[in-house]
Amino acid sequence: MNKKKPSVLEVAKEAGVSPATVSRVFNNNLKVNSEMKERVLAASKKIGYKRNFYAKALIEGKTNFVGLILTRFEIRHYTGIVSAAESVIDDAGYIFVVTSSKYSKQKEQEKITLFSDLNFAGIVIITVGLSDEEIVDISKKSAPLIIFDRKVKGYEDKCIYFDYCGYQKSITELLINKGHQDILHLCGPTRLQVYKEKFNGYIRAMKENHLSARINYIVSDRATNEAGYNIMKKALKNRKFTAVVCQNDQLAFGAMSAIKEHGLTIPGDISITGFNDVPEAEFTSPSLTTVNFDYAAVGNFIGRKILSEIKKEKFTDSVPFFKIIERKSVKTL
Amino acid sequence: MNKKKPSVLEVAKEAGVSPATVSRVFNNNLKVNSEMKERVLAASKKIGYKRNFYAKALIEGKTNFVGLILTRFEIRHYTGIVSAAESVIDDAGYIFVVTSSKYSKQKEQEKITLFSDLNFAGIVIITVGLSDEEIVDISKKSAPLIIFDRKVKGYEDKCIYFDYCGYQKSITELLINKGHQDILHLCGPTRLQVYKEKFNGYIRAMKENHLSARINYIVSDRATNEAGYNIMKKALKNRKFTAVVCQNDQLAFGAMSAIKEHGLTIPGDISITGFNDVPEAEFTSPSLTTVNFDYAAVGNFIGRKILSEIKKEKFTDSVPFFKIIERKSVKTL
DNA sequence: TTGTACGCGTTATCAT
DNA sequence: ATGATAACGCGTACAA
Repeated sequence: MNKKKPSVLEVAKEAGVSPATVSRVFNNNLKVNSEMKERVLAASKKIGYKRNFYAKALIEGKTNFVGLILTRFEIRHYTGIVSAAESVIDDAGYIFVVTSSKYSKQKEQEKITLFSDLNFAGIVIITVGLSDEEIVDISKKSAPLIIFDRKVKGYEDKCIYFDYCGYQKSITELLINKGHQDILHLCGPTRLQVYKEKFNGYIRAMKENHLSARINYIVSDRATNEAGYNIMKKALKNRKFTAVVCQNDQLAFGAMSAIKEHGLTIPGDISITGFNDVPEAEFTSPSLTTVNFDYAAVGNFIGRKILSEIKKEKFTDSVPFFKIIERKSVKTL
Repeated sequence: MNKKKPSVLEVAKEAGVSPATVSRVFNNNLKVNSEMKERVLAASKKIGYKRNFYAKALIEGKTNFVGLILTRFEIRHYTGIVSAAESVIDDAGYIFVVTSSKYSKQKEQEKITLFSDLNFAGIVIITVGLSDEEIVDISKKSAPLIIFDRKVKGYEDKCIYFDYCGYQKSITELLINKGHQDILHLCGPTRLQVYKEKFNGYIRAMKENHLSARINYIVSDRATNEAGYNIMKKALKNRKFTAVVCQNDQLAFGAMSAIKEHGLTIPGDISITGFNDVPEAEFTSPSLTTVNFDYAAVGNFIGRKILSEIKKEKFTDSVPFFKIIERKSVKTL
């Protein structure tokens, strides 16, 4: 049994043509007689020929890999996005692969460099470690690079970002319009742009409505269920708020648990809102009023954006809008 | 400005040695004088030389890619596993990349073939579409292949699987021991081995305790929050159970929502259990009694298993154990 | 339109 | 221990 994979030479011999012709056939090169094409295809099939990806990559200096570098695989609301992006990119004939940086600046850098050295056709990254300047700098020598969920100065047109400030402001205003004045804000780590923006949105909503926001926010280092629970536990010791605006659904879930444990009802005693609309948000008790992030639309957008970048086509679509989903966790005072 | 990347030839010229020597240096080949090594390293650094991955892959016929093929990125309890596996594999110097099949048998097949054609060092797949025979067959011509979360006949030693039957039986018995006799079982799609096994566990627990299981289970096509909600909605119309055993936490979340909406309390009127212990399970009201799946340990196990497979080393570790986490969702009758 | 021959950058082989 | 050279499999300029 001969283990060695057949190459163009074997196919050429089998089909009675030159290796160049075989190559042309597989490149959809038009300059090839249809009869010969048939012969080549038949011969390839017969001996089980497959193009060698690496020989091609070596000579062409490019590949059809598209890489996504996440922060962490565990981020609940990213998973649906990744899935949708994969569909678009797969369908376009590219090989889509995902990795993560685990919030390490060094790993972000290493993986961009790695994928670039591997001549990836395109890279999408969710980066929190690299500075704006570093990103601009790296992008100059890297494969086509798209930044997700962040606006980088001097690189805006390659960034996909959302008006988190505006959305967080809107949902805060929803609470204000329903009569709430003392509104607590549960923040994620504000060194990350996403959380910082949301924080700004909350502050603006409060200020514009002449409400005191100064001491009514708590910044946690991680935006998890657990953090929400722990923070709320403390906050309840000296409660002077009727509503809580959380920067994501997980914080809200944790906070809801603490509130109930404290013997308070939602939304009877305390109203609460989330952000992202993860699948669980509809099935908590009460169901959570939150900001819906259309995963499929966003993932699709990412896919089309990186593909247009690869093909150097214009891409002027504007980012999908989010919408507030009103459920049962907010009471009118 | 010269865009072209330097090759071994440039380095060789710069260092005044032969290309072969340069190659040897970068392969940690011992047969090279330390003084020359210094010269080569210095020259490489000076002109910014980097090994070409594809030239190497072409001649060696192998790479250090390790691929993971998921079903879907959205599966909540897999994300932590992926993360842990990535750490192990990254640290071992391999390039770890993740994709998904979206439950398509064809995609499962395509991606295994793709990764094999790309000479991946190893592949891990969570497969639900391919039959046992097909897997055995494919494995013969593929890169080293590990199957996760499934026991494949004739391929057992390359499979990582758990005693889901036993665990589901145990948690059902927990309910029985607390006095429950009418226990509803919410199933995922039983065409998948994981769900089928859990189903068997429930049945065995009931039978061994001489309880009727025959009509007390409902099979859903998807094991989501929504499915749990919808199923429970219907089941409550003609309630004759005091407890519900769910095959995963999402089903339980949805069911809990429906139960509360129906005006019933948990665990007062109905006790409920989940499976997987996703992060939210601790923060529902009441917190959910469930089976804990140690994500970090399992991911680590996967990583070490595929690495041992790649290196053709023996690997006899046994799979991590799960444990039942008793929280507040079960009442003693 | 088709074939010939060379080059991509590396490692392996065989001398030295 | 080091160097010269072939070989990996493909794409393409150039010749036919």
